[in-house]
Amino acid sequence: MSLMTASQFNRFKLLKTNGQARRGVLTLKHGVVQTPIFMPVGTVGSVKTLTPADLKDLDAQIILGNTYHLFLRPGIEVLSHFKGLHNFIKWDRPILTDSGGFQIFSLGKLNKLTEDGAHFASHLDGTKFVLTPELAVNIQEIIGSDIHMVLDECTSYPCDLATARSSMERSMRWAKRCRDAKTNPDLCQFGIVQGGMHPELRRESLRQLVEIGFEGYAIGGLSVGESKEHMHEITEVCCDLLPVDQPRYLMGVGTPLDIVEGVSRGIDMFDCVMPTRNGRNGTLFTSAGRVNIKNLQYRLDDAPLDAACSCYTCRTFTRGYLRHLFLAGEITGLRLLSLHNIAYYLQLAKDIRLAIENDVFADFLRHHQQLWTK
RNA sequence: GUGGCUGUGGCGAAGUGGUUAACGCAGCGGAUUGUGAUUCCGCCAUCCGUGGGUUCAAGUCCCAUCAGCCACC
Repeated sequence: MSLMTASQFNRFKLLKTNGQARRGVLTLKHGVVQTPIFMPVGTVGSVKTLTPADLKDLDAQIILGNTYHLFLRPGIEVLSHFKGLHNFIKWDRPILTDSGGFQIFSLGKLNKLTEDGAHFASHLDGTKFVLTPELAVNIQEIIGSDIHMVLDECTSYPCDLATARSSMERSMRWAKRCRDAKTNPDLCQFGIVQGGMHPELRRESLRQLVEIGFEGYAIGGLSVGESKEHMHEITEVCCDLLPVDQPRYLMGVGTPLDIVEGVSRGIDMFDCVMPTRNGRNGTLFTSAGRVNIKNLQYRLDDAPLDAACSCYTCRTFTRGYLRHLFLAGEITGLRLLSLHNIAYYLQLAKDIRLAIENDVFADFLRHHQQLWTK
């Protein structure tokens, strides 16, 4: 392993373990993050429908932004003018940005990959541009995210061994280029493990990343259509070899159960659009399981969405009213539901940390396995 | 009372002789995993005001009847 730079020390402190589950603290430029943690997604500089004040009320510690989207709009000039994303959106806690790697996957029809980088046609106006690993790092340093991700290729599923290998190998060459392009020692950079559903490729990818050396490591390319068993298996393969003293981030995952399962295998960080997107589409996560607020059964329901939740939505409104707002297409409905779902996910992370601290994580896991599979 | 127009699912509305009666809204159910998401996918008229008739075949043509609307007495 290469020598660590000074900035790599003491970023992450592992406080305690309970089984494979880890309780830690991650110290970043804009603050401290208690792990395990869930990071709400704010792709274009806003966690949809919520303000920074809302997020602080919910005790959000770190949120996500996306390089691809922010590069297209508002663009580098605006982000530079406002001296970075924190100041622009008035969020003074940590931010993590994704590199645009996922958009290579999700906007597959609009791009072409070469060794140089990803050639995109903007989904907004068709403008063509090339996102190279160096540009991805450059943009993210202008954004000023506390943690930025290397540019990678998120391989689709299923993916045969040869394709997964060449894709992974290119992602590793890009990871090295990203590391070389990094200039700001105050900002963390995470490498991303790829290799599809092939354990040997995952191990190889991981060895190469650790050789390069990053402030943290992410597992990419999961939750792309594979079975839960596959996802868990690959997570375990990666966690087996990831440095114990550095943070581990499972990208894009997932459902509440996915998160608890991930923690049980040694993951520290998660992000997912699920609470916000599903909130806007009427599916809520509660301590009693999923609730589809559109359902007729809630029409005359006097109860709060989740009696065990202390968020503003649950403290104040009935299911009947929330259903009405949703069906009426009221903006306030989308907001109240998003607010609750984020509250649920953040409380879940808090409960996970507590369970680890109290050495009862196995029971906690069992409870959630029953809750979400009933 | 006379003349005209209209009668298709909760609503709006295609269809003017020939497959299982478009479509939109509303309703109901499901999906959603590094956000191209006020998105996506299902289901929802044994039946075309009613009764007869013509025809191999009628929501579509004919007759009668009922209802609504408009105009005129």
